[in-house]
Amino acid sequence: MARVRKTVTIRDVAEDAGVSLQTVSRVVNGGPNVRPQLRDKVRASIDRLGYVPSLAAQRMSGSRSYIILAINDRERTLADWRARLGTDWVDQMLLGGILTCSQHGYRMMVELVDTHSDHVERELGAALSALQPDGVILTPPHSENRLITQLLAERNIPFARIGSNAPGPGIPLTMGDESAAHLATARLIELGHRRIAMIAGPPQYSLSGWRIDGWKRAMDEAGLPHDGLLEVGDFGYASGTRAARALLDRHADLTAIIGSSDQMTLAALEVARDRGLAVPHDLSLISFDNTPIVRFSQPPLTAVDQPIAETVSRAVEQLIARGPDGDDDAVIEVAAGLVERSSTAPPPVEAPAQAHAHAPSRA
Amino acid sequence: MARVRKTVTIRDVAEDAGVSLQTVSRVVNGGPNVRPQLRDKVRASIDRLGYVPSLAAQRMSGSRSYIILAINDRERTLADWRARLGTDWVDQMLLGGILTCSQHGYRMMVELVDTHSDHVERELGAALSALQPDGVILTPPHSENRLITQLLAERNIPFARIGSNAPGPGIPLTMGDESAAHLATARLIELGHRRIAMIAGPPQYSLSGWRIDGWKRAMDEAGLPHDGLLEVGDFGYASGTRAARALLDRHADLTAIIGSSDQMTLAALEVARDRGLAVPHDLSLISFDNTPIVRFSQPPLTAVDQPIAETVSRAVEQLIARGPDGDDDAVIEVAAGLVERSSTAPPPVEAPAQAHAHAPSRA
DNA sequence: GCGCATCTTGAGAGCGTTCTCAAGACTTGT
DNA sequence: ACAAGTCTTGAGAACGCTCTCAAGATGCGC
Repeated sequence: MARVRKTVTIRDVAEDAGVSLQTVSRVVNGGPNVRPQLRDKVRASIDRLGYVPSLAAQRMSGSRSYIILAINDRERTLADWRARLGTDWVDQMLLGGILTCSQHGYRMMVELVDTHSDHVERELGAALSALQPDGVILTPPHSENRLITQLLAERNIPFARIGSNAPGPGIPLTMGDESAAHLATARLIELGHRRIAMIAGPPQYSLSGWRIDGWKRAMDEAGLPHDGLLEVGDFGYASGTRAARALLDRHADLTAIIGSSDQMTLAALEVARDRGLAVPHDLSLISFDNTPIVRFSQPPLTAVDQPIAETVSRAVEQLIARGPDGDDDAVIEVAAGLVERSSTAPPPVEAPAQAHAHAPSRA
Repeated sequence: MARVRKTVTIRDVAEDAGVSLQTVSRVVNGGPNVRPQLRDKVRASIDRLGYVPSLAAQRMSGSRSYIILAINDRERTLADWRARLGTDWVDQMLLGGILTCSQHGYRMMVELVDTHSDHVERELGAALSALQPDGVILTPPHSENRLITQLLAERNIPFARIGSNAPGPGIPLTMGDESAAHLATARLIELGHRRIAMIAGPPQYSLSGWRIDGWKRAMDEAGLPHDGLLEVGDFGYASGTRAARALLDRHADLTAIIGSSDQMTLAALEVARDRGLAVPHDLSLISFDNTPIVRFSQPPLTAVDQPIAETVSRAVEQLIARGPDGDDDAVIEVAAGLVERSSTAPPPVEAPAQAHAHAPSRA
């Protein structure tokens, strides 16, 4: 029944157009030296037959595979996914990447790799051998994993490091974490807040430090102290609960918290609710990431929007444009923006006065 | 500087183990007739050299490409993604698929295809030619797109249709929409609700009809009327707002709404809030999909959990297991579950009494 | 108008794997 | 112990494409 339709190959096109395989190949790849007349004829044959080159054959013969491989942290991704929290990094990478890849005739694949596994090399190595991608995009925390970057450098595969500005092989891209944190803090200060705490991410992530830096800088610039206003979490919900509790226990005069992830900030929101603190009336909250889950919370969270998709898109372009290795020095920075929703407002009226004139009175 | 490490090929392994290429190939693919002793020797060489077969070469030679292609609706996916609502279908497909694929040595790729485009054939055809996948997974509404299913059948590529139970080529898989809707409705009836409305999805999706069927069946079984209690949306937020308003305008005695998507139900939640209706005290809400965004709304939504990941996983297994074509008759049904959160409760005390004894009095 | 450089086209090899087919080693039955 | 099978191994072609290199066609300077 089901007639097996033979695949259209370059040979079919060559015959149809009455030229050699090589000429068709040149036309397909935009080769430089083909007479316009012949080019058009070949193009017509290609269209008529619906010829599309086989990715596998292209890879076999030429040097390119037309595949960009995106690497994500398996542990975090699967945890978020199983908990039905969404896997925003994967979303953003995949979709940001797919669109840019397809513009250049490339394809994107996603690979999940364990950070803590001793098999990183084997696991990633297998993917590289099987796929032989033309470029690899690393996300935190892999971006700064020596084993991984070395492996890629050794195999001479161009790669991008997102969320890393360290020198070394690979194209470094960052998302303006320092200035984003500074922006968020400055905005709160502008609203009148003086006691602004931060729940930071784990120190293995460079961006955790950058965000702390930005927050401190804004506080310093405004002449505000930040001692004791820092708690560290692991980006997850539970750690956010712990951190928010510790912060609110310690500082009754706190009027704002910046959380270094949506989950942690959402946890802070719940802690506030439990303690009868209205957000944003009594406590302002700013989150990092701006994943889907902060849009429908009550109130919706003001958040720093991580331009992951755009960053990945830039990474793809760099990987495709640069050959085996270009000048790997300049850090590419894509700016993050602040999306204001309803979790931020001026602090309660007595609060600023308190901080200046009186002793704190709230228990 | 960067020494280009030559890729380990099957030839290197053959030399190392002192056997022919063919023998290595047999060992790699679990071929049947190799002496255990030789097999071990070859395995040792493979491990030592870290050999992994090239996907491209495998495809070139053999009949398989070890690629499963998942097709999603571009329009909806990109709209949800740009609106930062999350792309749960892609998430679930990708991750559910990746895990199952990797267990069988396969890889999954995602392709976005326009439903309404006249170029469906060209677009999909190009992807098929380039990738030559061993199997394709179709999601609604593509699952029931004739052009697409015909194209796949013609090319003799095994494919799965998720959310379709129609006869014809391709493996049909459904997620128990009828029984899920019945379950949700029955649960509300059990809580004491008698006026239960439904906001359905667009009729192009078969599953929209199935969900209506389940709702009606439950209502019928309880002897409850359902006339005028149905509104149709397009799964999007705005359509949910419209539908919820219409429903609430029309029926002052309504105590529960089932929304056929998270976005529409979230919209209903907002409409209720605007009208001073407390959820779940005055109005109970049950959603379909259970994507991340319904977990942190206030209150969190009770939702029918669509087992997309599991369904995709089953689809992958079927595609890999069955050869070119198996018996395409039996519909595979993966059951959906109801996740109870805080948007469901018994109706207000006077409401059931009203419905029976008095005329509705609420404006 | 002739020799040289450049542009245009094609022929053939090679990429890494699996397929088909054939040859040798080993069983088994009588 | 010998024929007839089965098991094990290998040799060579093939997959669809791009690479390298060579040959023919065309343009340029004097």
